[in-house]
Amino acid sequence: MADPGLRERKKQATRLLISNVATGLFIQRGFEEVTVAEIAEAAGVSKMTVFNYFPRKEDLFLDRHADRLAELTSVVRSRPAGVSPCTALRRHQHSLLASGHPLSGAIAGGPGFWWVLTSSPALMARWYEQEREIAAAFAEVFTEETGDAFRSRMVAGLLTTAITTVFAHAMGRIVAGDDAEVVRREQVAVIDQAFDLVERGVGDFPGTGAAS
Amino acid sequence: MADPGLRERKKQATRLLISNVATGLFIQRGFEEVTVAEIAEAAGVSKMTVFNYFPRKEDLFLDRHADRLAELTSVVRSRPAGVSPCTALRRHQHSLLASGHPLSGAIAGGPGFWWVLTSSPALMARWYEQEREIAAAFAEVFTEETGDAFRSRMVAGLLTTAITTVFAHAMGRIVAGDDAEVVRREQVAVIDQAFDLVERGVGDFPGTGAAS
DNA sequence: CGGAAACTTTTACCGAGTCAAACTTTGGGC
DNA sequence: GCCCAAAGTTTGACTCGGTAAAAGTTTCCG
Repeated sequence: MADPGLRERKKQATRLLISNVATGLFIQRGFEEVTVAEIAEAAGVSKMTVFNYFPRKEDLFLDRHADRLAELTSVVRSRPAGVSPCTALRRHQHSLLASGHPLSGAIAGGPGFWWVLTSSPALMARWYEQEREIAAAFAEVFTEETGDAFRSRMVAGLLTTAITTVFAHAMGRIVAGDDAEVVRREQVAVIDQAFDLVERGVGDFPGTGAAS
Repeated sequence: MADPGLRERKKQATRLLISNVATGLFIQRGFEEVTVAEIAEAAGVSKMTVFNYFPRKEDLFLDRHADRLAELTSVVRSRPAGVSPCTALRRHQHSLLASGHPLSGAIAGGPGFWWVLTSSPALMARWYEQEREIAAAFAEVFTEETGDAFRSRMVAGLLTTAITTVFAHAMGRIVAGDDAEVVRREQVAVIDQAFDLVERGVGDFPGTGAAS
């Protein structure tokens, strides 16, 4: 890590180049409308090399997953004593929002990303798969701590639902044209609402009357 | 519907034949190891016809989704007055279990199904997508009832998590070799535990102490 | 009975992804 | 500095899922 070496530096540069070229093309024209061969050519590299760095086409677009997973896992695993995972994650969401992090969902640069993502079934599928990986990581931590595998998986699933629903809500508003600053401000309450539901339960929402 | 007609009968027969042939091959050899061309040949039909009935290869295996979605939607939408969706779904899970329904997860015939499903990323992706469709359907019902889109999506997501986690837990035990009858008996408490978590919240599970 | 409509097949094609073999570049030991 | 081995890249051929269009077949209905 001190001296990466020429070889390693070249690799990272190539990887970054391919990723950037691909993301640019996807945002211009949509995920399905760009072929891997085209990306390879635009990056001045062979198709095989693209698959060398990114095993699936979808990974060209969703390449920040590993970081996100590591960060969320660390938030839960290394939470301060006296803080529940639910609280730790709630605070984490608030701080993502406050710092204007893309994964808060409430940033202006999001529309392109969201549009590309939602208009491709393949990308959506991969996106959901990544959510499952997050839930699985949480469940693993909880199981280590408690030994109760089922309850751990349940709580992990519920917490993951909060995280992803909060994100999707903000993104949805941004894409709908709402002002990013307004969304950001109102998102504070949204986060709390989501984690309150997980922490204290849904009760009898939305009431016990049948629809008709 | 009274008189299906020869044409319609043939169509249904063909559809069923293809589905059965495909499922058989999948369980014998695994999802990825069977090609669509092979299924078509084994069913005495052309590849195009297979895709005519099942738009994606995954639908050959996961072809009960539409029924499941309709059933769950109806459980929520047409719940009796005085019963919350959470309670309605909890009861539904109990009744699936009591009647030995495959979707309770606690049946002996499951291992083949579960093995095929879990050993294919493509199938898993489609499976998760179907869960999302269920959550979306719930959210739509709740939004109609309350007008609160965000809270509806949250609650829908949490309820869906309960359903799927309960199912996965039972299936996991069956595959691990546990006796189906034992699993079925113990699954009653599992269902209640899951829906209790959704209804009353996770609190500070798994405690507020950090791991290390 | 005859034709329109529905269903199936054929043929040709595209794009993702894999494989193996040839080729180029880098790095370490001498 | 030089050379070889290892790592990385390219090439080309291939498989498989999926689509499109056109040309059969079969069923339906007047």
